[in-house]
Amino acid sequence: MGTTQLETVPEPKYWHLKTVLTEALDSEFSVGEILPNERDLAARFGVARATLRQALEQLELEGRLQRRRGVGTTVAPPRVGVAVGTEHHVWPGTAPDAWQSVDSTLDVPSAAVAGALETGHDEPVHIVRRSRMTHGQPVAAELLYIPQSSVPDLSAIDAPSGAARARAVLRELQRLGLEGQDSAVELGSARADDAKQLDRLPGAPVLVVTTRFFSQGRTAALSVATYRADTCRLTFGDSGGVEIHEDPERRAS
Amino acid sequence: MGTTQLETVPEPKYWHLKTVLTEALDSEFSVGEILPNERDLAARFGVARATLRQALEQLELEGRLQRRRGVGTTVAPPRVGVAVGTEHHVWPGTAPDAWQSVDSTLDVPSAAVAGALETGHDEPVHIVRRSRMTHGQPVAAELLYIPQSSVPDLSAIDAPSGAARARAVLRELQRLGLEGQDSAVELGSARADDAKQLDRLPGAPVLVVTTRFFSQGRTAALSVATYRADTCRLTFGDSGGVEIHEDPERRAS
DNA sequence: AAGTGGTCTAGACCACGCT
DNA sequence: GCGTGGTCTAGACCACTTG
Repeated sequence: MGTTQLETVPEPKYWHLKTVLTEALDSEFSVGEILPNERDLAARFGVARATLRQALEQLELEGRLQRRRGVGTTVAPPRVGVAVGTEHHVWPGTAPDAWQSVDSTLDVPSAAVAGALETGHDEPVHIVRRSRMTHGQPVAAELLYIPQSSVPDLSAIDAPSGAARARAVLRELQRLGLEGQDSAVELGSARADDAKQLDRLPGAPVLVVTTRFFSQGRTAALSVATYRADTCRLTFGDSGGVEIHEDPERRAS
Repeated sequence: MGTTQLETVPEPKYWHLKTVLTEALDSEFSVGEILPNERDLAARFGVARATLRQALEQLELEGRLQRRRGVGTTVAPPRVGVAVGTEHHVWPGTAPDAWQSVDSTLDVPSAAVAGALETGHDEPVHIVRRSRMTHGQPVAAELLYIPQSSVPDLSAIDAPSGAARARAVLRELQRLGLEGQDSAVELGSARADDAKQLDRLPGAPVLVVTTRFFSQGRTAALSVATYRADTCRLTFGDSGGVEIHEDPERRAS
């Protein structure tokens, strides 16, 4: 046993950097404060800028930092909890909720959406675009798909287009009896249009919440909502959700 | 106006690459197939490997690819839907579910967890580690925090340690009346221990599901479960969730 | 115009899984 | 040992915001 190999688990530099930065954020910085720029930080830690950026990227993914091109890197506030599922099901647009109708069109959806709605592949559906705000910041962009059969009484052109038309579609939808709903959450990256609506760059990580609304034994509406993953904590259930910010590597020693 | 500026929105190379690769994956590859290695791919597209990797990274984030060091890059199967919230609330470990108790200790939790449990900051709680499998693959690692007050009748050392002890704690917990529960989902990155349990590298993107279980007006248990974000779609609600894989830019042709 | 983060390059070496 | 993906470097230029 001459080679009593040191139990070296060579931690990647960016990983170690992330830990150091996290501790610094916890102790020496306050929310909204701006960090030194990336070139300075990299020099200070003696690493290449790309390596430093790898650490910053993860911290932004975890909601600890916020980076904006042309401006700088700031310490992010804790994630906001946004309710996406409640005990009692309601149609979209029912409550005076945080959603804001943006637009509405009548168009043929993608094959995937048509499948979920169980409509014909070439059958146009109402597509309502909505936007969700919290604390003055956009947190989600949604596309609501509503088959014409769900809103049969919608007068041909109740409103020509735009937000007024969107509200008209939702108003009609609410006349149906809602029998249930279910949701799914998965990780995605923002498409160009969603990114613009969320004030992020294309490809930014988002939480995609897909919700089916059931009525009369059918899927009467389908919502695909993309939430900013960096700033949002999605809450389901009875009350407001849990306020946990598990500090990594923080254990009882 | 000599400078009739082309309306150039110079799309980043990696973004365009991602689009091209997505289309190739949809049309020319099948699940499980191995892609050419990164150096070849980069050469084929005439970009640096770092740029190619940026595109692959996003595709992996979206669950389209699976990369394994020393092996290669393969086409990932569609994400599996895993139920994380049902209409009727149940204690963990009640159903013959997909969870598998791994271990159990009595330890002082982090300050954040202690706060959520409303226990004293130095008060030890039962910590049960569980693992969730689907189709033979690990999909989630969970830490369950249970204050001693929730399982007062747990005989001092019902089982010394390990999985048997974990099951004993859960058994005792189920004697309580469950009054409600709520959950929150947010994006995180895998800690070293979770990463190992999930067969991923540290820092891999995960969906962190934090669930509070209420009994007798208190939080009787707290679950922090980290799901592989690349392979999982979390479903809430009545039935199994929605099977939507919105193929970007894929329309009925 | 200056300064920021975002993209990209062309290398190098390392850790890991195979055979 | 060899091939894979993972990490890292030291530059360069671009896109964007702000004074």
